[in-house]
Amino acid sequence: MSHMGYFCLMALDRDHVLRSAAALLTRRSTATMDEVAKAAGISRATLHRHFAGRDALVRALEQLGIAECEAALDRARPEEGPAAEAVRRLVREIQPAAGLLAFLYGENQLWEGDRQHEGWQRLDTRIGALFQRGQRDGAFRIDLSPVWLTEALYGLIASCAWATLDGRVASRDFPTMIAELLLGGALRREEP
Amino acid sequence: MSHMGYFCLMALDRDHVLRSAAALLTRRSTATMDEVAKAAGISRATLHRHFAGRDALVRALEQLGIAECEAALDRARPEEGPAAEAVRRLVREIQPAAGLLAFLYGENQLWEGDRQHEGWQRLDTRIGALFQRGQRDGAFRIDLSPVWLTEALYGLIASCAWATLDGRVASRDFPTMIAELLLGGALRREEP
DNA sequence: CTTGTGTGAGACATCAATGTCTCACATGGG
DNA sequence: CCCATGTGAGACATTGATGTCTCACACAAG
Repeated sequence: MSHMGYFCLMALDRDHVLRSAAALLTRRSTATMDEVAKAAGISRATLHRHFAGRDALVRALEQLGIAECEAALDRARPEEGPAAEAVRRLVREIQPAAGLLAFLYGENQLWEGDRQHEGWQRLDTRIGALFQRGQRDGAFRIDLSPVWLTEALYGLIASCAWATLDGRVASRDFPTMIAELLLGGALRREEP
Repeated sequence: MSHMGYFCLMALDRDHVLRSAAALLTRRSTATMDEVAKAAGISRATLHRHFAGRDALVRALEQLGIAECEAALDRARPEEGPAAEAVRRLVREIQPAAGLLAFLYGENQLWEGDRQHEGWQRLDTRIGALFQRGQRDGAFRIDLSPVWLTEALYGLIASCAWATLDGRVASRDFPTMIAELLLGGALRREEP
């Protein structure tokens, strides 16, 4: 195998392993490195050649989660059109990453350290800016802070991802359930 | 020490240990039995005399969380008055248990087993019934299922509990942030 | 004072997950 | 064919948490 081919295959494998691990850890966040390897169809030795250890694997998953969120945010074009529509687009684009997000959300290990990945702050800022824009435009109420709305969005994504895994919520309803609750709430609107 | 006095003190200690453990595990869900014991001001040996092991401790915390939730639900009188007001009362009454709830919510170990504590289903049923009543009364919209609203309530409670621990949300805003978002959503209401 | 009882401290074995290593094997390129 | 490289399987030591045990001590009741 040529030198160039080596790196290409490693990169492909790495991504495949990462996504398999994400899928497994979403369901069982305490899965063993053995199980992760088995789920990816490789041996534990090879898994270790990709990721130095469990911590490195989780960090890589964190990186992947951040990247997918930022990509979803890019695709959602949060600066364009009505803020409410932008939120709906964001929820729709972020759905494929919801499972991974839910896993990372529950991995307290990532947050308890005094030093957390800067990517999360970048995301918080961008999502917070979207809610802030909605408030400036008069579309969103101002008694719920953008920080809390951002936090609530994460929480609802994680909740819905878990509920979907357990079959309590249909996968196709994911975007509607989250966006409609977050935007409109449970109260019925008065007919105009 | 008399026979009767023995049991009384044990019961008191047990409750104190349980609440210390809840407070610690809310912040660091991976805390050691050593740390739990230290946080309660007792030795690891004594901790083991109260709870046979970590699993037993977590189960006891689960029991406590369920009990506190049911007590909060009782105090909230979910059958009385407008459903929206009942939800506000429920959120207010459940706030003291929010940290414990957030810990249990993230303890996937409790959910992955095929056999989970029946208390959760009791709670789901009661809270779901509250949302269902709101729908029947025409106060709540019907395109968000009671199951999802219940799930979302849990998620928002956990999110807000963690955000409060990190100082991103003020503790005094807890009931408002959750209830207002869950009921009214982020969209600004049209002035009547 | 004597006794019973709960506790703290620590030693100890156990156990599971992890990290590291070796070696044989398959495969693809030369 | 021959070689290099990545892989799988497994052995092995290590580590950290856990469960168990013993023993001395404090303390309250008699």
